[in-house]
Amino acid sequence: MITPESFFRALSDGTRLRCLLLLLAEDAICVCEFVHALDLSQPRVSRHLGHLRDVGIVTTERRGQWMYYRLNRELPTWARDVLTAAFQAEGVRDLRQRLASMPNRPSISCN
Amino acid sequence: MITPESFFRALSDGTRLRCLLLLLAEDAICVCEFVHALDLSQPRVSRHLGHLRDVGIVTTERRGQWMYYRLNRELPTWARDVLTAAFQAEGVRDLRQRLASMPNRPSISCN
DNA sequence: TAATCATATACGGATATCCATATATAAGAT
DNA sequence: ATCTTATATATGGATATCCGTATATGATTA
Repeated sequence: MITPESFFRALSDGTRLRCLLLLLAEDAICVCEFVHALDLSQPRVSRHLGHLRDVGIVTTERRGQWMYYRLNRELPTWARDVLTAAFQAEGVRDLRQRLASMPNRPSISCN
Repeated sequence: MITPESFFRALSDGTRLRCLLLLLAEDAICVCEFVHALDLSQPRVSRHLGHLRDVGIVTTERRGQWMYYRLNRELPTWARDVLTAAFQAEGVRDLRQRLASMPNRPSISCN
């Protein structure tokens, strides 16, 4: 179960926080997209995403060679509200822009 | 300035989180009241409250020998919203009850 | 001034966190 | 099977965090 303490601990790292703010804007994102948008090393992104999955904040879905991450649909309301509130504080627009500007961005079919 | 990252880092500790949830319900609380409500050692509470003050989340006001802590009135909206959302998750009622049940509770005149 | 109550800080040690680098796994593609 | 791309994990070291205990500061009272 996800508690306020474990949830805030997960948000206390800049890398994880930015991943989540991206996921609030985009439905599903794969690791290489995070790497491009955040301009960080692949192991670093992967490790932090794995942490978010272990805590139960995100879920994963493999699509071929790509691993897609999305916000856990069963995230409690209060947790989603916390993210939405944090979203109001940040200039995430440039983040989203860098995600959109990725060349050869893999596409996920939505179903 | 207070950023989402520094804010969430401050909330990532159980002691600090519970202090803040108490402050969301009660206007101003002094250290010995926190100690009673949380049943923790005085240095531990004081250290965490000091941290919250350093980050700018709470402000202090000395009243005689008592040091009162309150939420920073200038806390940005998004931060207050985060706390309010977290408040929805927790059974803070027992916390508040333990605060109310403190014997010889010092009183602060509100002005 | 001395004694007391409330609060803050200093110190050391245990543990946790984070990173870069290297390597392992897993799924295509040739 | 081999090669390439995508992702995950292991290792070791640097740094941060947290705690209990002891002590310092500050206000109040006797």
